[in-house]
Amino acid sequence: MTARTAHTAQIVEIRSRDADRSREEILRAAMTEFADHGFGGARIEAIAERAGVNKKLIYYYYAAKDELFLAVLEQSYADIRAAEHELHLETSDPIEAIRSLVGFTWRHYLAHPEFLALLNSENMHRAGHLKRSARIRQMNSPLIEVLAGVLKRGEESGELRSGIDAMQLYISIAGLAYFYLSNKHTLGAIFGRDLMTPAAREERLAHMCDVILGYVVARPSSPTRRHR
Amino acid sequence: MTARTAHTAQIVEIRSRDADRSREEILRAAMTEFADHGFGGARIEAIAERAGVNKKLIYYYYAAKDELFLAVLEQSYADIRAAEHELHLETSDPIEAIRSLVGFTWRHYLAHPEFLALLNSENMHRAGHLKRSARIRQMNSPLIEVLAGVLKRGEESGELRSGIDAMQLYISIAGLAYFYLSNKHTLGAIFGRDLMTPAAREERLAHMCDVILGYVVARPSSPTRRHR
DNA sequence: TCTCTAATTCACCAAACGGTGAATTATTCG
DNA sequence: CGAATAATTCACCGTTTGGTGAATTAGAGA
Repeated sequence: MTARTAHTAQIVEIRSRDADRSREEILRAAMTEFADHGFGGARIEAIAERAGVNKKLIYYYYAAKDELFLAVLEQSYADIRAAEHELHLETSDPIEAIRSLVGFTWRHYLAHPEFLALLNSENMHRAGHLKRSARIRQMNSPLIEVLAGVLKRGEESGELRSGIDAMQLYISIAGLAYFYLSNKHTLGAIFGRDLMTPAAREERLAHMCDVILGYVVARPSSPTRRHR
Repeated sequence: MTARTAHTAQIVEIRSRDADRSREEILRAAMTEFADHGFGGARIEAIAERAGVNKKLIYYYYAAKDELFLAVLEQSYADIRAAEHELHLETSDPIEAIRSLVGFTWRHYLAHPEFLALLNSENMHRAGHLKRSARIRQMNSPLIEVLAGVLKRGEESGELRSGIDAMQLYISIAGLAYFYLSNKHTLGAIFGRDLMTPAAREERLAHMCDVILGYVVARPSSPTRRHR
């Protein structure tokens, strides 16, 4: 009964010992579980099962639920920062740079719904985990500075509106994608349609580009300055 | 000890019986608790304490935790729909109408953070409660139709860009406000500043107006049609 | 004043949950 | 091979949680 002798064809495949792999699988399982149920709703037992690992092993690698959540959050931030790093906004012309930032944001959120869910959960807890993480705080997106550079170049060439705040713009781009994706279930129910069909997704991305470009691209009538 | 005789100056003020008041206070307490901790994190016991009511009384009025949450959600939607109804977008000119919609959305979300939190929680559960609520679904914002009317008028007068989808625009306006407010803790920690100071709030609202108006207001160069 | 009933409280439960001490086994290294 | 250690499992616990059956009490109507 203790499955010590595997003479019965059981699924309890003798787990080969591999600390790195275990850590990784725990982290991946935790990411899914936390994303699906939030911090409070996530069950350590469920994470263990998902990872194919004994519950106690989680406490062997991570001191407590909070620390595990923090590890997941750090991983998610590291992922998006790494992806952002692949964007080379400096090289292309300002308008194209911003368009590609919008596209990138959309695709990244689309491909990583866990990230959105984790952020929701973390904000419900007033960013308690994030604030304790020096690692995440110092990851502080260099993207903002690059974006500020793009805006400056565009402003000087007259292509872009002047006086745009990089942080505000970054938040707006993220918000346009985030809200649609994070709230797709309630929005879908209220508007009575599936917002995630390929057609609907394309439409949303096109709309987002229109909105952002409509904002950043300079008006022909006032090439360099805006009246307040 | 059972506090039947109130000869000790205890706080257990003899609760006068009032069904309506009890229902209401339970609902209000539940709204706060659900908003603070999400559906899973909310504690029935905590709701009872907040409402100054015995736990069992909650089950006397609401069959289960799910039903209580649904009641809270319905109330929140009813509130925002009622507030939307006060907006009279038909009367003012199209550009002013949209500007006031942006301002309204911002202020409503600012004044009702519970609404944002409830939506987050509901979306984590794939809108399971909302889908079961005929009441909410049929509240389906007439605002969208009014907004579509505004867009049409503006398009005909040449003031607004043509081809704007009302639903997309509505989602975008909501998203610009929602993301900023719902994620203020993580964003604040990452950017290392308080996003909720009066100055920061004003700046955000101004930015949102710029973004939305930059999008909807027609370009002088192409008054009626946009090349794709 | 006396019922009768709606409103409210009390005491309690079974299940679930995060967490732990101690035992056990696979692997590495001499 | 044999010990030492790192990786993993086992059995268990105290607390919390949503939920309930039965008793109690305040107030309305006769």
